[in-house]
Amino acid sequence: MAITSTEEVTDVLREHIMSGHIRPGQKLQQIPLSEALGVSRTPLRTALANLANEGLLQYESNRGYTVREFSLEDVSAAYVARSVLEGQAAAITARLGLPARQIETLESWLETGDRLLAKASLDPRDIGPYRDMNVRFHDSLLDAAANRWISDFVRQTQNIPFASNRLIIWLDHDIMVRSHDDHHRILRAIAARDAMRAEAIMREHVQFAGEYLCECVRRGDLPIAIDQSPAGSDTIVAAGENNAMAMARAEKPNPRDHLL
Amino acid sequence: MAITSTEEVTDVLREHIMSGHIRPGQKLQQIPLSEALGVSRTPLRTALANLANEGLLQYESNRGYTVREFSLEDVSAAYVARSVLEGQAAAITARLGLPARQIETLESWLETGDRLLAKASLDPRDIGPYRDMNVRFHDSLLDAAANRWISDFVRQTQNIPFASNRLIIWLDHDIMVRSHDDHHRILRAIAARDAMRAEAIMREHVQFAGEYLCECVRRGDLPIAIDQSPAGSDTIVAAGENNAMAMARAEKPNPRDHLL
DNA sequence: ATCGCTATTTTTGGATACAAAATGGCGATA
DNA sequence: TATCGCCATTTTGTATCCAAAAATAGCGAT
Repeated sequence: MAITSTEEVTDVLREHIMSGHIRPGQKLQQIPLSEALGVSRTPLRTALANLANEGLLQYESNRGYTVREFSLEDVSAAYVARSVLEGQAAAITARLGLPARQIETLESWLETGDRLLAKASLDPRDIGPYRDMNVRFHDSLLDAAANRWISDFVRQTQNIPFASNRLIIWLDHDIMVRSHDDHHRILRAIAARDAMRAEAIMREHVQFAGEYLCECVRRGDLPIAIDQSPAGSDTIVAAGENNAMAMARAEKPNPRDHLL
Repeated sequence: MAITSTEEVTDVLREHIMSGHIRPGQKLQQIPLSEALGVSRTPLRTALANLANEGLLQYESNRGYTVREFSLEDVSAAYVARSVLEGQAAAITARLGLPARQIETLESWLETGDRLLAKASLDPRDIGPYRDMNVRFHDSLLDAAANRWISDFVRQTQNIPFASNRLIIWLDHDIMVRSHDDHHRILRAIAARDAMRAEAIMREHVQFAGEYLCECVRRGDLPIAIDQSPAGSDTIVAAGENNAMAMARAEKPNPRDHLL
């Protein structure tokens, strides 16, 4: 499976941006970057163009690429968009009906979540497994809806550093339990072919997650710093990892990582 | 306003694809294309990468770019996605409230539409003005919702040859009148700050447009041919222009057009 | 006649060289 | 001292060249 340098570089850069290793607002100069990555400017430029199209970089002709800055309003707006999209996906899935086989699989995943949350308090080591379960559950429903556009758009809303679907806010036990209960109810509504109910719960489920995330960031409960620019548009700029959140990117760090 | 060749080529190619001048499924070879466009392969390749990211081209590494084929299901799915997005935009706009000033403007646009539809039958020369009115109306509501993601996603759903927002099905007078009546009701609901109503009407308005479009294509009422592939996935392949529809691309055709 | 292999050609991907635009610094001038 | 404008440098955009992968054509064996 011969992978091209362009694809390689695109993935590496995306990872660095999503993880905050490369900071929002930072200007990406082609020559130093290409040298750091060990490729020529040609594949790098293609990669930069790709990432700009994905919304992670900002491009100005003859002026180069900068890492896009996301305000809390951007994040909030992304969750609003995502909530109606996933809501519609849930509705479609309910309407189409899901084979019993698949409902059982989804139920078994949710039971995994139940077990992780059964303890009296949250165990940091459970973040990863819970996150994986969560991603699989949501992705499965998107797949079941069989609407390429909706899946695509949801993926795009997750192209925000520190706000991807890999982020689970692992702080408040009650909120996690409630959120996971939503999963059960959504699946039950889908099994019952109740499209309106599935849509309503999913919308609330996602929208609340967005509001809660923004709330936590504002209150400083998350290790994400906010730049208080004078203009009043607070932008998320950086994050250190700690127990409270699961940034958990792919397990095998790229050998080129240290170069940047 | 120095425009780069890359941007120029991107726009020209996009126009050719959207208009059907370059056919879906067609392979785009870099050397002949670059010669036809009068540029080197470098800016052409960047343009191709951009268009692939926009969803108009399909890319396979080491195998090049082909014009993406859209099935009727794709078009239908795009309208489903768009309906919830524009529905949510209408809801947000209603909730935020629109200044009286702007409501008057929107009303005046709708009155233009009223006049165009007042005749007993549809005048082909009115397609252009009606289409422009329609685009302005929908875009204004999207802008008013101030959600970059939603606006972006709606724009993406329009990246389909023959299914963009520039397409107005100018066939059935009653359907046009009804559709335009939706506009009035949406605006009234927004003025009344009735988010649920605005959302409901907008969703139905867009979704019906999609169903009607697909219906017309299936019945052969539109000059869009459908490829009956054996696998059963009908794909839209081409269109000639006629009075019944407004493809109406930008008025000034590019001087390079004839080269392709 | 068909299948499968290899040699050749074609086409795409990447590196480098060159052109054009933007940036930064310096000095002249008000 | 602040500002404007010009020139040197840097950086991006484009063209060309080279390498690698894929497609093709031709040959031979079955």
